[in-house]
Amino acid sequence: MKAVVDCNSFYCSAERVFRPDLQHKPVVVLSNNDGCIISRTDEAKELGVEMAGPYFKAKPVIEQHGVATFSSNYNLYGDMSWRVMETLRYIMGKENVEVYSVDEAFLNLDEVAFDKLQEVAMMIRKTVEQWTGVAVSVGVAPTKTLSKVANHIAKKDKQATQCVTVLETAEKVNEALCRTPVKEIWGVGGQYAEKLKAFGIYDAYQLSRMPEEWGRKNLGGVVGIRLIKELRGEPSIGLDEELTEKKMIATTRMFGSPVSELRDIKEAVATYTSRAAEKLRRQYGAASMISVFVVPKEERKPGQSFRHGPSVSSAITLPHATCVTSELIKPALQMAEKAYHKSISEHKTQLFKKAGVMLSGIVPDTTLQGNLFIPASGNNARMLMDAMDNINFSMRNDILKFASTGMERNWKMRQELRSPRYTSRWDELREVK
DNA sequence: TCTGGGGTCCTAGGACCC
DNA sequence: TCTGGGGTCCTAGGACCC
Repeated sequence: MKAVVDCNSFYCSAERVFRPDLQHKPVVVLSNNDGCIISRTDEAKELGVEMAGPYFKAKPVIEQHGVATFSSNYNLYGDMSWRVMETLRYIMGKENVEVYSVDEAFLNLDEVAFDKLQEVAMMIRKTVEQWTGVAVSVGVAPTKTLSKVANHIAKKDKQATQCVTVLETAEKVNEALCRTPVKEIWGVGGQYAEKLKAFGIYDAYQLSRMPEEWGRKNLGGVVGIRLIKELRGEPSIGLDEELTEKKMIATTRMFGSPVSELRDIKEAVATYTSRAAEKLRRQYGAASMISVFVVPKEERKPGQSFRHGPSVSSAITLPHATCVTSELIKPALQMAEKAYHKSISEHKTQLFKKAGVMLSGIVPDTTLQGNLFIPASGNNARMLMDAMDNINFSMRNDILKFASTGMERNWKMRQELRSPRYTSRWDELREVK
């Protein structure tokens, strides 16, 4: 059996841990740039605050009801996430835990006796809550996909389920599938849901009865086959416990307000490249491909609904993989210039709302072992990067930075409502009077 | 008139996830 | 006026190889 443990309104819960006064009060957390709502508590939901909706639309309701509102504070959430995952690893043994996302983990429960599943799941829920202050929901079932279904049910009716749902028999599974619309299935998004509707398939049970070959044809090949098998209770997606290195590292941001100058775009791209390179070094990797994109701001015709504009990108493959910021910034700036001009000629607007950098072709960083075939100066650059990372980590982010990342930073994002980084900065600790 | 079979690698794009 | 950021996997098609 498998379980999925999912934090309830994770970002909001993390904020509440340090603001006990907000317990049982409505709370929301905003995306970068304070653009839209990415986490909300049940109380905020009841007020009609839309998940993933734009902040400005919800603002009247938020102000009227005094909803506590935070800009996202990823230092805090990252640290709280680590505490939750460590707790799970302590309970289950780390070989039985797969960290799936910042607020979610899969567990292998094969060692747990059939008649103890409910009890163990409840114990996990209570322990995490007690040790970290974060409330979680637990779904248990024979496969990952079904455990997600179970989790959904647990979350939907917290009173009745106590945030724990176990689907250990075929009857319970089928009953749960009948109650689950296809759109709620893990692996079915908007496109597939539309397609399924056209076939007259509305709930998960119907989908589980379709032939695998049909799944291959209509739901993305082997992905579709796996999905149907998983719904039938045949495990087809394994538990992936080791921390795997990322294959792509991206840093992308909306600008605080639209930008038109190439100089500003280049500053932003240099900054994102530094950030991406830091992430790359943290996993001891080196990248051989770099791609830069810009997103032009587009006129919106009245009545047209919001959509993410088309992006224009340029990519380059480097002669050898590197994690040295300066070696990445140079080609990144060339790509930025290329994308900028390409976008202007294609879209006839010179106003941009977003840019981003993606590093890929990631391999282990060989300079760490002192590579004979790289001139010694290459290793010096690597050591300089280490020194820089250490200083930036222990002092303050960006106390050391490359000149090309700019001083004025006209393009910087808005972030007005961020809470203190309670758990990762000495000067921002919670004070008790 | 008739022109093999089986690979690999790369890229672009589509779908999904949280 | 104002709508995030960072990932994954898969497929198809083209270039190229023997």
